[in-house]
Amino acid sequence: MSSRDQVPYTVLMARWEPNAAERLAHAALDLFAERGYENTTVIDIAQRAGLGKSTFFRHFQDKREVLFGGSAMDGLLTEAIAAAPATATPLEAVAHALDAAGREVFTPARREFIARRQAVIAANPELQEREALKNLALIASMTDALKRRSVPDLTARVAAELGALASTIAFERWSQTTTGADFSEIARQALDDVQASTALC
Amino acid sequence: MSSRDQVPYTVLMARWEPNAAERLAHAALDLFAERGYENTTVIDIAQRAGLGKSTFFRHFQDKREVLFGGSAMDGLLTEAIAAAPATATPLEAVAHALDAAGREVFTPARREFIARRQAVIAANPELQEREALKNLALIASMTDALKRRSVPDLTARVAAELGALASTIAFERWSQTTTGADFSEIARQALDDVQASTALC
DNA sequence: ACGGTGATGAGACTAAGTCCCATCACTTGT
DNA sequence: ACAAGTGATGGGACTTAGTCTCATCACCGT
Repeated sequence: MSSRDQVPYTVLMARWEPNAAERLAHAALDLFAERGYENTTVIDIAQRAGLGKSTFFRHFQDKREVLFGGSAMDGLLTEAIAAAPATATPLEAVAHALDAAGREVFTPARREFIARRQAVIAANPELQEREALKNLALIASMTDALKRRSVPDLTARVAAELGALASTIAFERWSQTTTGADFSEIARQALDDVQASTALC
Repeated sequence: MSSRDQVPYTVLMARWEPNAAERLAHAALDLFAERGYENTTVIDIAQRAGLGKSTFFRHFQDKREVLFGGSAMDGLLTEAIAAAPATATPLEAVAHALDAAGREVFTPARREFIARRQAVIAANPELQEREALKNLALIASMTDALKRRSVPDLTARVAAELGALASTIAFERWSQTTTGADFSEIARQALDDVQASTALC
């Protein structure tokens, strides 16, 4: 047994292990669910992940971001819209994007985790603000992606907005199902529902 | 001249004057425009208004809220939707609400002030988050107001969302005009444009 | 064994936001 | 006129978010 085995931090078995960001995100979600977002300190999160406060802020811009860092939804949606067949209408391209989201992000395996995350967000206005802004950014990205398909500005904006609404509705339905229902199918249905509703306005 | 004329704070001519909240809001907008939101301290704002930090937080929940406190848009929109003729379609009721906003809030006299405020918001993500959440709340309120008119849930939601989009677009157009164009008219046009675009999706 | 690189920790620092308590101006009742 | 009450305010102590700098540690190649 060399003397290195007794170096303090190595014994803790946390520093220097990989996936610091992921560990921090999990610790944060656990703590937020246990005691609430406001009763959880950044230092609490870092300690549970076996890290220090400095490291937390090296991985995340701020305390809210720890719940939003992972997804990379943006590129996924814009690429799916770009990859939609040239003959597709704007809303069909958006449907293509929601399909991709169902395949890559809103998978059955992640459903419970994502629902837990959403419950935490729903309980805290600060987190809802961050989510609202992220959603605006997604809509802007989808709008741009549609414009690159030569969709007129206003039409692109409306299609992106309706897509976002359909996505929100689909998410609500999906996160409540106990059956392992497929997000993509639910989203397609939601988009159809939304489109039908526009006619009744 | 009595000794009271020499009491320190009274000489400053700011404490105890009315409209503390309004004074704070104006001081804040001025400072944000001058040096930027992040380079302005709550203490700076309070000092320019001739008040203390405690008083600032007595009037506003937090630093962001000082830019969003006044409007009371919520009641205005919901009441206008409720007051729309019973024969009006959902989108017509929403148009009624945008009309009210043009009459009571987005008046020609306030155009410059509001545009200045919007420029400050556009320059800062923190403020955009707050604005995004306020917008979500407005959409929720309009949705509820429409439901109270016996509009089906989903239709209400879509109509509110389209109304919010039209409002955003109208606001963009209105705040750029140099002519004293009427917000209500611009909003009606924007709503027509949006509605026409839904058909092209 | 040596030095370089990248991730980390510790601590000082600023500002947001909360809380408590004393102070002040104004009002009311006597 | 005066005393007590009321409501708005100021000040300062306190906690936490977030920034920044510097030293330390593990790992990798030489």
